[in-house]
Amino acid sequence: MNSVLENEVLQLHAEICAGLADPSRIMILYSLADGSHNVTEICNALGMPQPSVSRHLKILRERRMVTTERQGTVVHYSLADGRLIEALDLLRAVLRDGLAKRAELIDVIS
Amino acid sequence: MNSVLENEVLQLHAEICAGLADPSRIMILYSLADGSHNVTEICNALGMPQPSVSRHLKILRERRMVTTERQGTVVHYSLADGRLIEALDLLRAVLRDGLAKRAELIDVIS
DNA sequence: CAAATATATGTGAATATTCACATATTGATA
DNA sequence: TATCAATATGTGAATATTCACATATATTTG
Repeated sequence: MNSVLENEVLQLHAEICAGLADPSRIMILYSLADGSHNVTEICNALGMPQPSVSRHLKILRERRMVTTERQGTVVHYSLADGRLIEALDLLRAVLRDGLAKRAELIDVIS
Repeated sequence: MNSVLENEVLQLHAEICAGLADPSRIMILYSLADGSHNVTEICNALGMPQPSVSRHLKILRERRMVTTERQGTVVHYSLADGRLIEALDLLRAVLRDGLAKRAELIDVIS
């Protein structure tokens, strides 16, 4: 049913999705939604230890979900593609509506 | 910077994303994009062993990304929300464009 | 070159995920 | 009830992920 090539794309696709599969990384991506920030800024914004942020950034970098630009000792990170946030917002909407629907059900029952 | 509530939503959000973080589950979701299918149909379509499919379906069910309807011994699975496919397609587009951009760079270099 | 700042990585422990195999459960039917 | 087809789950091995801590690297400046 599926060609080898399609499977490869799906594999990469899953790799992107795996990049999204951690709350810290989602926070980092959203923190870059309004423009580029360096590592220290991200740490401060999210209250996360620097090595932890660097490691998550590495994962996002490897998946080409963020890009970097060095200026002296500072490394500025940016979103590689705004559609990453679009996709996350879609999933947020799915989640929100799902929760709302469940809340309604609870209302009806009780 | 973030309220406890917002963090909870992000946590759940990450849980949805974790539901997407496996090639088999992405394949299953796409196989449901054109309407509901039962477990055996999914197994045949994807060439995956039944226990494996059932387990992935359980993960998708727990995250409310699919819904079920039982008819006799057969359980029909459906996408809980079409926007899951929209989000996946967005990520596919990001991936495709990223690969294309890299291919261009290679062309320029060589 | 030495010191300071910003960022990245080595490493091991803890935890989570996936898979295969066997088996259990569910519902229809004889 | 016995049986069958469809689906779900128990279990352990293999693998992957995350985190904290220490440390390394890179760049600027004195």
